[in-house]
Amino acid sequence: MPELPEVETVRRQLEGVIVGEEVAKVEVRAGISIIGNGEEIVGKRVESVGRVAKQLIVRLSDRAGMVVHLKMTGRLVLDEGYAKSPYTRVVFVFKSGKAMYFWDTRKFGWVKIIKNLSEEESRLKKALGPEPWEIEGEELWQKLQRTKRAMKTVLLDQAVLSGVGNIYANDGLFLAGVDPRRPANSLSMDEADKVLKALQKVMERGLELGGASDNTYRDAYGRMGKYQEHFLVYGRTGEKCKRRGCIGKVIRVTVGGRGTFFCPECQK
DNA sequence: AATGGCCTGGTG
DNA sequence: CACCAGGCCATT
Repeated sequence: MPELPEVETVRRQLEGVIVGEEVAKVEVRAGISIIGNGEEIVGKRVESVGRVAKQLIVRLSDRAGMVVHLKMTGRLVLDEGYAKSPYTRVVFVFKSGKAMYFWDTRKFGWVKIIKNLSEEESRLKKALGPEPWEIEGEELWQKLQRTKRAMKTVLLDQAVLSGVGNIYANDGLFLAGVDPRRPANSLSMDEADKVLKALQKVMERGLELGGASDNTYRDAYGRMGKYQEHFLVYGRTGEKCKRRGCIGKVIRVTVGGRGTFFCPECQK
């Protein structure tokens, strides 16, 4: 699932290829996958590729742009092989002949065409909380004090902290030794700080490994990441706890309607 | 604060 | 054939 490390991986790859390219054609194959009118960006040049939490921000000339959210199964790829896939929803053809494909089996994701990108970007940043590197432990602790929702649910709340998804929330809580079901306001300042540091660590690891391709995630070249080979608890139901000296086994419960994995022996 | 729905492929 | 995957938003 594309969370912050996956989206950042794609951003870096796209940046190196599409900056400077001029949009020649936008072919919409599934209307539901695009918000706004693709025609509006024809003739515009790509100025930069940015990211806000899990969303990609493509800045175009004349203040225009695109915001892309991959949600669960979305991909933004440069590989020509995607031209004939039945799940390719929008095709961007550049003047040079290069193409970029928005691919999404489940059609949860979208590409949004924006007239004034700066305006849209500040709206987005206002709605989203800080990314894990943009906040201190004490500030996170203060936010946690305001709710008794389960810890993992709060980590997934993009208004509290942005960019964290189910995989890194589970693995981060494991690394911090915190039970995902704990009411957020029951954490001590020290625990909140540990959770933050742990999230930063697992997400950095995810980025180093090119993201997690447990399911359908692929990078801009259509390649898999490798973080799934290093999951700490995510998807490891019944397997041995990875903490040294711990004899526990990973169990799966549902928290906030989502699959939640942890070791009941060492996450308290 | 908790729940349902959006979608569709993959699995049991 | 029923059910699961989960980011995000709307509804209750």
